[in-house]
Amino acid sequence: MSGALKDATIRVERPAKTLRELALDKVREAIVNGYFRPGDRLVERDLCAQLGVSRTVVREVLRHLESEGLVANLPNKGPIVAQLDIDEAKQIYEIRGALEGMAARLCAERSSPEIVAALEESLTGIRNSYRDNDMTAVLANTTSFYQTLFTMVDRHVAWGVVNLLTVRINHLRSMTIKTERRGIEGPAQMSKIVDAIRRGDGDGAYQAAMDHVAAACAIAEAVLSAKTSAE
Amino acid sequence: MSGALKDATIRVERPAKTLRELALDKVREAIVNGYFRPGDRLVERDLCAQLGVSRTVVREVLRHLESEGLVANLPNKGPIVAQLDIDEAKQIYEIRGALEGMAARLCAERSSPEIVAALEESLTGIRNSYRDNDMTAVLANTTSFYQTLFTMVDRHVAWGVVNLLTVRINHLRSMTIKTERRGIEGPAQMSKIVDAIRRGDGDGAYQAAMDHVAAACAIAEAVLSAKTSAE
DNA sequence: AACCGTATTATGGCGTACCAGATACTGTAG
DNA sequence: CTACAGTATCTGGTACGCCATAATACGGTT
Repeated sequence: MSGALKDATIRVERPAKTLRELALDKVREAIVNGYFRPGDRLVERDLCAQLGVSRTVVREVLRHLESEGLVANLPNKGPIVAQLDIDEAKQIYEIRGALEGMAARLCAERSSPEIVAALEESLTGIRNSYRDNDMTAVLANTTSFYQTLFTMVDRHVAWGVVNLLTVRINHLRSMTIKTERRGIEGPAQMSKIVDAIRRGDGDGAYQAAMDHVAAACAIAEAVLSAKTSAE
Repeated sequence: MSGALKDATIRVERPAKTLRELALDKVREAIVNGYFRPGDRLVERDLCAQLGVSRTVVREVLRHLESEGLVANLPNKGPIVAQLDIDEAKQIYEIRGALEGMAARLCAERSSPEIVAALEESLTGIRNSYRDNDMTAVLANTTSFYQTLFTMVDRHVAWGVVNLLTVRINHLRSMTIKTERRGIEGPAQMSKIVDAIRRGDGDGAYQAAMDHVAAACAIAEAVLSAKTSAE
């Protein structure tokens, strides 16, 4: 059975993650889930101590997050967690609308049962998570819904862009999904996307996707302005 | 005249660029204009010598370029200049289409004479550069045309995304604009965008912008497949 | 001459120590 | 109570060293 087995099948899944990749994930996660708050200073040497790695690694991580837009660098003062202003958030939602609409249209034009099935699986996942009040799972399933939308039509680059932008508004997302009625309206809107895809209606899918992020954006705006006025 | 002059007016334009920002620009430019070719290895210690900076800086630069997609990192082998495959290029053009179409629509909906004037200025710049056969200027003016499109409606985030993606296909751009007839058709298509904006035709502007990048994409595809088959 | 194991080299990954310059803080003298 | 000087803090940047791994060269064995 010399060449019978493809290498890939037996290839041991090697971690191979470098220390800085681990550190990168840690810090990014710490930012998106609020351990570091917007405006917090990220002192290099403190991070070294907290992460248990050297300044070399920390600096590379900070640079990386900077180019992701999660960290801002004040000249001669150093890195802080990026502040999200409301205008920027709206722009990000707008871009997501354009790209997710595009992906939805492409899915509709292909309209394979496979795509529909995958989307519906994520959708029921979302509904169940809402029922169980598991907001982390809601976010994860929502992400996977959109990931399916993009990757099923091989739009990995666009998915990368959306992902990149999404981390910047992650805490907004976690606030919007907790909003009253979002547990019903959100899935309903996404269901419209799937319906349009099922019947091969490109324009409908596009519009439905746009509507969904527009609704999310509106909620986010309300939440954000309420929060800033309260402070 | 103590406080008569606003600080901003006399404030000396300080470079304030850190060494690594300078190095970043240098290396990025070296990649986009072909000094480093796709697939070339970027040996850290060599770059130190060529740039005259320390390894720390070089590494931070490489990380940054990696997250921009200009550099790829092979495990246990190190960074190389990212290869651009044709599918990825098409995806990038597609995204640009979606976003530039969006911006064009927004411009049309606002439709201020100011916007039209600024766009037309870039457009004549492009025509003149084509006439003078100055391809570098063509690229610069094209960039400024689209920059206007985005920044006039305050879509800085989207412009950032487009810019980020554009550097990855920069050498494709410089090939497409040199194509026969592109000197006439390109500006003609862009002129249609401006026309639609002038008459406040959102859909028309969207469509015209999409058409323009679709044309560029088609040329790029032809050029790229011709090049790969020749090798 | 073909083959196989080993030494060397090249290179990235990571850590430490150090210095210069900007900024924020603080305590003291007037 | 204010102004100023001194100090602590922190980033930006440099230099150097160590280790792990991959590739290559080399040298001996069959």
